[in-house]
Amino acid sequence: MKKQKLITFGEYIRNLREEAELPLRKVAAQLDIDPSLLGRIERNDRQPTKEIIAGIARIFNQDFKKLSDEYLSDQIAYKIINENADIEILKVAEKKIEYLKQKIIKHI
Amino acid sequence: MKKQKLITFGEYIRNLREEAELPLRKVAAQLDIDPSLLGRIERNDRQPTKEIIAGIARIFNQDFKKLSDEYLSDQIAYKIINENADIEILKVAEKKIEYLKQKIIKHI
DNA sequence: ATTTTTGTGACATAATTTGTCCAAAATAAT
DNA sequence: ATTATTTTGGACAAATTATGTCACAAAAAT
Repeated sequence: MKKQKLITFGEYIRNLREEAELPLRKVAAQLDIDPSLLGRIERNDRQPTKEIIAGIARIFNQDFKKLSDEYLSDQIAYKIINENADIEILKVAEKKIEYLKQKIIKHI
Repeated sequence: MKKQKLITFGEYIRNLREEAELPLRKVAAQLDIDPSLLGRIERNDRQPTKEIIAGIARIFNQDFKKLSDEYLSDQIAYKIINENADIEILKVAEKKIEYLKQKIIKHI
C-alpha cells in the first residue's frame, strides 16, 4: 500500500494545481468560477461544491469519489477540532452509522 | 465497562424525559422553549443549541460533556450517511485531526 | 368523551455561507 | 529595478440553510 502524505483537502488540490504548473486563473476559468474563490478553497476557507470537486477531479485526472472522501474527512476533522471534542467520538459515530443504516433499511 | 445502548441523540434525551415521566410541556418550560421545538429535537429534526444541551444535562443530572459528545457523534454519523460515504473516512479523519492539531500548535 | 400530550405543515426571521469585486501584497519575469 | 502576473484578503450583496413558533391535527391517557 502506498504511503499517503497527510494533508488537508485544500493543500491536496493546491498540490495538484502546482504540479501541473497552472495558475489559479486558468483552473478557475475551466471551473467557471472566480480565481479568488478557488484560492479560498485551496486555503480551506470556502467549501467546494460537488460540481467544483467534480471539475477538479476531471481537470487533474483524479477519481471523483476519492477526492470527495478527501474533502469529507476534512470536514469531520475540522468539526471535531472546533468543538474540541475527544477523538473517541469517532468510534461512537462509527457504531451509530451501523445502527442508523439498519434502521433506515427497516423503514423501507 | 457498561454496555451502552446505541441510539441517536434524540432518542437518548427522550428516554431521559420519559424515565422522569415528564411531558414535553414541562421540560420545555424549564428550558424556556416551545414544547414543539423540544419534540423536534427529540425526533432529530432540529438541532439543540449548546444552551439547550446544557439545560437538559442540568435537568436530568447528566454530564454536559458526555451529552455534547453524544450529539456530536450523531452529527458525524448523519453526515456520512447523507453523503453515503465509506466508513473508512473516519480513519482518515482521525489521522487528519492529529495532523491538524500539530499544525495548530506550531502556529502559536 | 374529555383532557393532555405529541406530531407536523407552514412560515417569518435569523444566521450562515457563498461567490464576486477590488485592491493590496507577494512572487516571477524581463 | 521595473513591470507583469499571481495570490491573498476585506467587504459585501445575494443565496442558502436553519431556527423557533404558531396553529391545529393526531394520538394517548384519564
